[in-house]
Amino acid sequence: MSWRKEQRRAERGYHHGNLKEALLQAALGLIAEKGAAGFTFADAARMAGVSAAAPYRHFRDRDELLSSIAQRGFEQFEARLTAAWDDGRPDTVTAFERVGKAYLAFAREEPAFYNAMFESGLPVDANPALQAASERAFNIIRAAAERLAALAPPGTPRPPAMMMALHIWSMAHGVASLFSRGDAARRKLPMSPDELLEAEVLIYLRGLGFPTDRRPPAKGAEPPPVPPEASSGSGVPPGGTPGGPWGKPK
Amino acid sequence: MSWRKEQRRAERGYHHGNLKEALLQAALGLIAEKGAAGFTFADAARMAGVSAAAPYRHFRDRDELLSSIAQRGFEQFEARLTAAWDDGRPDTVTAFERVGKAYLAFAREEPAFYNAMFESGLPVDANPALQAASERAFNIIRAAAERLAALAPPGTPRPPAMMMALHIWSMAHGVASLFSRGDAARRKLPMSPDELLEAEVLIYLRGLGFPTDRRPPAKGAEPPPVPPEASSGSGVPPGGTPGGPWGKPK
DNA sequence: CGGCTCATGTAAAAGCCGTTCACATGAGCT
DNA sequence: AGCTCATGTGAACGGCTTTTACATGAGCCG
Repeated sequence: MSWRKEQRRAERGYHHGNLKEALLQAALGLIAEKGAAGFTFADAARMAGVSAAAPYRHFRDRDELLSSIAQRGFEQFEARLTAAWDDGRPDTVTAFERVGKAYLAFAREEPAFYNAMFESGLPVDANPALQAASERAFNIIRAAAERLAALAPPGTPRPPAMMMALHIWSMAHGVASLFSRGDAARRKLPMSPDELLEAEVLIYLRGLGFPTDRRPPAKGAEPPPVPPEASSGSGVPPGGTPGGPWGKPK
Repeated sequence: MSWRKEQRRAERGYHHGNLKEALLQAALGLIAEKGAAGFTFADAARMAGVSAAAPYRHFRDRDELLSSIAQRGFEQFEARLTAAWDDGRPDTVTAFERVGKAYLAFAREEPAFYNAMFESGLPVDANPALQAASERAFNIIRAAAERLAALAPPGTPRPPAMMMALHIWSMAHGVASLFSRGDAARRKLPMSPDELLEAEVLIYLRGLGFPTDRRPPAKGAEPPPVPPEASSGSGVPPGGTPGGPWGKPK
């Protein structure tokens, strides 16, 4: 018995030295493997080479460990969205789409974080710190939407930025949840989740009256000139782009 | 001891008579209360008044009970979507939106089913029956999208119906997951989830070139109340903005 | 250096769950 | 009546979470 345990002890002594971080890392791995539901406090302890009771010196209970991971996830999420947004460079629409892709990329590349953040059933609003972190991440989308809303072509009503942000968020989250992760990702789709979301956002923006057929914009000036076209009030914005946002001949 | 137990026995005899159904109902209640993660096989058994081992006569394990519930959920879901679609009456766009609302209504009114179906972490594609049920439900959306796609105004490219269906699904699922259930529903929104989704779908459809301003044009002609104000930053000028799909006078 | 203290880790135990197994019961058929 | 098989019981195993009393040793103070 405890041949391993003795060895571990020999390696690191009675005190671990960095147990909290070790537990977070272990948990992250376990969640990635088996989902937040399957993740076990005891397993994390074992993986860190300590007894099952040790984690309680660093986390009130299993849920607090999960919350810590979710929070860390929101922080990284925010960082990635911020980087993707890049303050709207080179132009607002391009940057906006990059944010959408970053959303999906995060869901795909950090399944453990995403799981803890959105699929673990944590009471988000029970933990103020967690809620704040979540809000900071959302604020990136919100800020981007605000910039986009300000670009509304003259003549078209300017959409409420908050609503736009919520719409975009729901699209990204919907695509990520349904098609971009784990089992559900196996559904046979006519296109990749990235393409699906990109088309969805483009169509949506077009519905708001934004010109979405931007091609390599000449460096420099921000707003692509809006064609001074008179759109018939209730009518359809004259869709440029023959083939639509989807007809990608690859 | 087991004063209760003896009583139960007296009431129903050694054999329960309808345990399977009783377990399903009990589980449904428990999931609604505490989520699929918190739901316990033992609890369901207790609630049905039988020993902890009894459920194993009817379900291979806890997961199979969960799957049964998810499957039943997909069936009811399909039924509700079918009813909402009503074969496209009175007109395709109206019926289409009704489907969206039915999606949200289901998520709201049947949290236990929705939880089991979409948030329980069940390996959907591991269970063929479950997957089939899920597909049948999705096919309602797909069929509706097909009808809608066929209506594409002449001159505009006809969008792939499958893509539209996936888009709509992701919107509905995104809104339901993020804003229409449990804790997350507490986020202070500028509008209800229903309105949010309706606006989202309408804008999307407009982006595809569909005329979306069908609406009894009678009644109070004008006042476009600035949609529930939320943006603090680049505020919307309180002036004009004749309402788009969002400025609902209602 | 010697000793104190307190954060950190351990072992043991209680209580809950899921799951299995041998056994009990009784409903329905012959 | 007797048989049989589906259905329910109780006990038991192992695992998980969480608490409690105790052990260890790192850092500080004189």
